Amino acid sequence: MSEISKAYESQAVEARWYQYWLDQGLFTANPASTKPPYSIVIPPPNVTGALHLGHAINGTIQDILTRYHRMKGDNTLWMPGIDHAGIATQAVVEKTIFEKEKKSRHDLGREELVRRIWEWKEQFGTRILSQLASIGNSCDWDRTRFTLDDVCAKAVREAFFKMFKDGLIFRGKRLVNWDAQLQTAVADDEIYHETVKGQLTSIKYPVAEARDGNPVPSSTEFLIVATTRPETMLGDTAVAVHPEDPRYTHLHGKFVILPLVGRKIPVICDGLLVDPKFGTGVVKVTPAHDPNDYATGERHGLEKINLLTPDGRVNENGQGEFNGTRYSYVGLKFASEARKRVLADLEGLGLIVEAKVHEHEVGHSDRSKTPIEPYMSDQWFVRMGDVSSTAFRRPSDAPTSAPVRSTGFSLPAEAPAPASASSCEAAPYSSPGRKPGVESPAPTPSPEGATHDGITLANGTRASGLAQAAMDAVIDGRVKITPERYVRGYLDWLGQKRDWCISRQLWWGHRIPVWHARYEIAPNTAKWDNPITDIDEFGGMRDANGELYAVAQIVNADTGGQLDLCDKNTRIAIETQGGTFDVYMATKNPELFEREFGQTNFTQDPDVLDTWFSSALWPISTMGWPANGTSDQPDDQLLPYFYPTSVLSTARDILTLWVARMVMFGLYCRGDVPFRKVFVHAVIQDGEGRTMSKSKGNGVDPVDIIESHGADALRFTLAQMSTDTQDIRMPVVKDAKTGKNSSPKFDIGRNFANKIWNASRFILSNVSDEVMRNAKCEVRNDGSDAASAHFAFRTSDFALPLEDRWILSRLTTTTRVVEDAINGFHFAEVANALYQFFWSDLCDWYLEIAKGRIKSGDAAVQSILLHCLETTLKLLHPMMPFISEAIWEKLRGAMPCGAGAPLGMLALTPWPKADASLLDPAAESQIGVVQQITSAIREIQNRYPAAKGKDVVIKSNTTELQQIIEASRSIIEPLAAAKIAENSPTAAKPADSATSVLPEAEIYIGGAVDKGAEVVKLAKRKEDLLKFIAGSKQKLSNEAFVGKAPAKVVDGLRTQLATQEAELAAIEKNLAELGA
RNA sequence: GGGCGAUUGGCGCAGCGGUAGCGCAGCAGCUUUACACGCUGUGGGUCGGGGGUUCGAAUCCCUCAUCGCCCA
Repeated sequence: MSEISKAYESQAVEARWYQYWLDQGLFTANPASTKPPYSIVIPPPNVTGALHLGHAINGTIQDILTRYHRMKGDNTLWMPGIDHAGIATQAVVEKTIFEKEKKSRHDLGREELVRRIWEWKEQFGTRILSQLASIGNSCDWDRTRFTLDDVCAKAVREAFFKMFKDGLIFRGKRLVNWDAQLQTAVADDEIYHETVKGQLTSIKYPVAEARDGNPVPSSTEFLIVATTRPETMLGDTAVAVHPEDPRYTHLHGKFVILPLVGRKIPVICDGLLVDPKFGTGVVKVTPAHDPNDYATGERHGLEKINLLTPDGRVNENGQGEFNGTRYSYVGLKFASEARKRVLADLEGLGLIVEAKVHEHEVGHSDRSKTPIEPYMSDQWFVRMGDVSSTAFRRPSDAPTSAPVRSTGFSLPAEAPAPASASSCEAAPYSSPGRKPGVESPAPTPSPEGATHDGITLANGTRASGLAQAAMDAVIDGRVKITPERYVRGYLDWLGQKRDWCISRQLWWGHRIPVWHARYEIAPNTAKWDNPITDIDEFGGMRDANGELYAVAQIVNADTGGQLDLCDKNTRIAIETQGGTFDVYMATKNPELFEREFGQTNFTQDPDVLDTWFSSALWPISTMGWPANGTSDQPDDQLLPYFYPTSVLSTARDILTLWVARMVMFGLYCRGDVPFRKVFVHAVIQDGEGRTMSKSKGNGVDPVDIIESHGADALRFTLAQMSTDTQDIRMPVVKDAKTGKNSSPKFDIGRNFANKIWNASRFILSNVSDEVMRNAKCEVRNDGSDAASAHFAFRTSDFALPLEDRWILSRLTTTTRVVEDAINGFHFAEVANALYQFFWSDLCDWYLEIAKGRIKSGDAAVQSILLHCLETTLKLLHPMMPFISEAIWEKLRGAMPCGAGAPLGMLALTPWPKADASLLDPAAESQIGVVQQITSAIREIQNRYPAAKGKDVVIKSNTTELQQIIEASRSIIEPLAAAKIAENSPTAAKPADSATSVLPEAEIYIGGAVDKGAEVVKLAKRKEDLLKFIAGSKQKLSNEAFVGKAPAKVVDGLRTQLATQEAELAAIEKNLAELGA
């Protein structure tokens, strides 16, 4: 075995073995298998940039699980892929283009920008995938998916259509987070908060007085409001006071006149918005520009006046007349120019009471780094909340089913005007506060008389709504989240059932599959140029196979607030009564739709879907949904075989945004949860507890670590850091040579790999051909060629000496611990158990003990070594696949294996079973004595160089101990490099002895002592013992303790006290002999 | 503002009711032919502060502080 290099060289090993695994098709899943399935879908990394340690730790975890289960005999699928990450990627590419070419996206145009982003995707996607591979991940690369792939796009359209048809997608005017720079709505998670030093301005709003029948500003009475955003006052539609605030009771039901604008706005009472103890107790209410105010507006039916243009300027609503003067802010930049002018004008009117410096949190867009504006705009939403029976009628999917009696279409003209002051809001149908009179009549009762409350999941079961369905799956344990503490956040978030804004004003992503047209219909129009003209009884259009492929929702543009699925009766009603209508057609077959209606005035919605929409479908779309396992195509077999997946491993920050949505979509689209378990791994921070980020420059690139330390070192270190806490810290240092960030933590993994390499080298070079030949081979019965080595050792072959029984016992325990820890997601425990066993037990003790027998060619010890190595390599493989496979190759090369069945690669070899018959507590305790005595002798030798090589005298206090030491004399003597001259309870202390006092023995080495040092050492131990003894005595004299503590504890303490007292006596005797 | 988590030797972590463990770093000594990415030995903490429960608390409860994350 001399050809094995002295140090482990990771790079050559990694390149070679990864290619080998690929060539052997190791990672390829087989959905036709009869073996148990085990599947994981990767959380697809963003195509935005390079991989970071978060990907590395998550990859390590998923690969440990996948490789472990592969060895357990499961048929594993680890589905890889990448995410198009809509806004993130578009922003990065736009920025790059602007820096290089000084061109905006509008200069390039939609088509060209998208082309450029695809170029970016090709470049970075390839890089990310190769980085994932370099970690050693055993993904099924042939199935690699990208969230914009055709299969994913098909799933997106299908899911969108299904939800649209079921009334779970609607259009609404809502407050969204608006990025005025990128001119798009952004999600909550794309916002970061920054403390900004601003100004809190107190403004006087005059109370309205009626004079000559007209409201005019009072010159004496004012309400004072404080705001950090004075410019938003232009959109105020109320001021609020606390209902129980005595200062303002007299103003209940009164009005104030809004300065600059002149609008008469009500004084409302709201106990939720107003804290009477804060400031003046009066709050301005701007429903269109603040989320809290929006909610207040909803409660009170206030008008919502939007002041913003999409590019962040004041629109035509930002003007008015006050005290006979006209004020206009139209066209000014909202938060800067308009604010200045508003303040100046108010100052001019003497309406500013005070202005003081005020620090507050301002949301910023993570993509453009500019402040977010709450903005009222038309967006598409997914309805998360419970669905009531009055929502609207659902068209039937089954063309042959009995017709549902139509309930007709409520024309706005028939409906009384909304009671509230709300004007411009298109309320989503069936919102809890839906105005009376505009609802569809109650639906037709089902045959059983039940209502149509709720939604139907794909397996036919009912749920009250999407969010509730996803909550139930966790509550009843169909999805188990580990660590359990994360369940609460998941449920709390879903419990809010906030509608999900899914439209993004971007160009990169899945285009929303909705076509829109506006129609002005004169009453009694017979025929109009519109698809819904063709709508059938059931509210949709069908293709040649009779399958529903397009459905309409209609908004009455004259009144707003009207939205309904369209069917034949709706159409007839529209044609009869006339009006202005916005028709929205959703289709799952855009080609057919274009063919049928391309000549009409329909245009596709320009927006794209939120990235999370396609991410939510990831577990099913990658497995071919909506294909259903009905064709003979391999990819179509994935869903029935591998779904639900076994585990999803992820970081906690996307538990809600992504995990919850996958559960919803999995249930709704496929009828089952997407995964049985969710493991939330810890997040790596730097040494100061800060999250790693590019901007902070504190990140560590996993690829750098792989190059410098090896992939196995990276994996081992990350696994060892994966404790149950939510954050783990990794001190970051700059590598002196490369200038790149690294961490000393990775040395642990690198050193361990080197240790494994060298110990294996030693073992392999010392096992004889004969022992190798005795190794058995097992061929797996699944037909694969993965024959497995099996150690030659058989208990009956040899009478095993103590150390052999001991190491086998330790190995058995380790096997158990590793298996349990993997199943419980305790990866740090896996790493530590293997580290402890391999380095300490096997290398430091067993190999050293066994060296004599090894050199003498003892067959038993060679068998044991072989067995330990073979088993350990298997246990190590999921965590450190490269080095274990590389050593395995040497091992199997050396083992001819009888009949010549070829030995397979380690990655497919059966996982070892813990053999309980090998557990040997007696051997463990005896080796414990050996270790204690050996260390004590070495300690003396280290303290007194003169003691080296000199004989040892052991005074053992019990005959039992004496016998154990005597039995293991041949072990201790070589380990300590000293001869035990005497071992007995009556051994006399040699002259000038250096002494080590153990609880049950004294060890002497004569003629070596430094009296001064000896006294110091013994005195220190004496001091400790006195403390312990005093403590023990006190406890034992405490009646409450003796009476209440378990007998086991009390007896234990008594025994301990006796031992301590004996040791103390021995120490005092020795001190006396030293003249101290 | 609400929720979650962390606070144990210089650093990174384990322990989670019966008198503190591991790894790294430090120190001392080793060219002992598997490994200096090594071997042997060793010093170092009373477990963030305060209060409580208990015979007994790092471990349970309350509270304060600091740090971090998530949600508003």
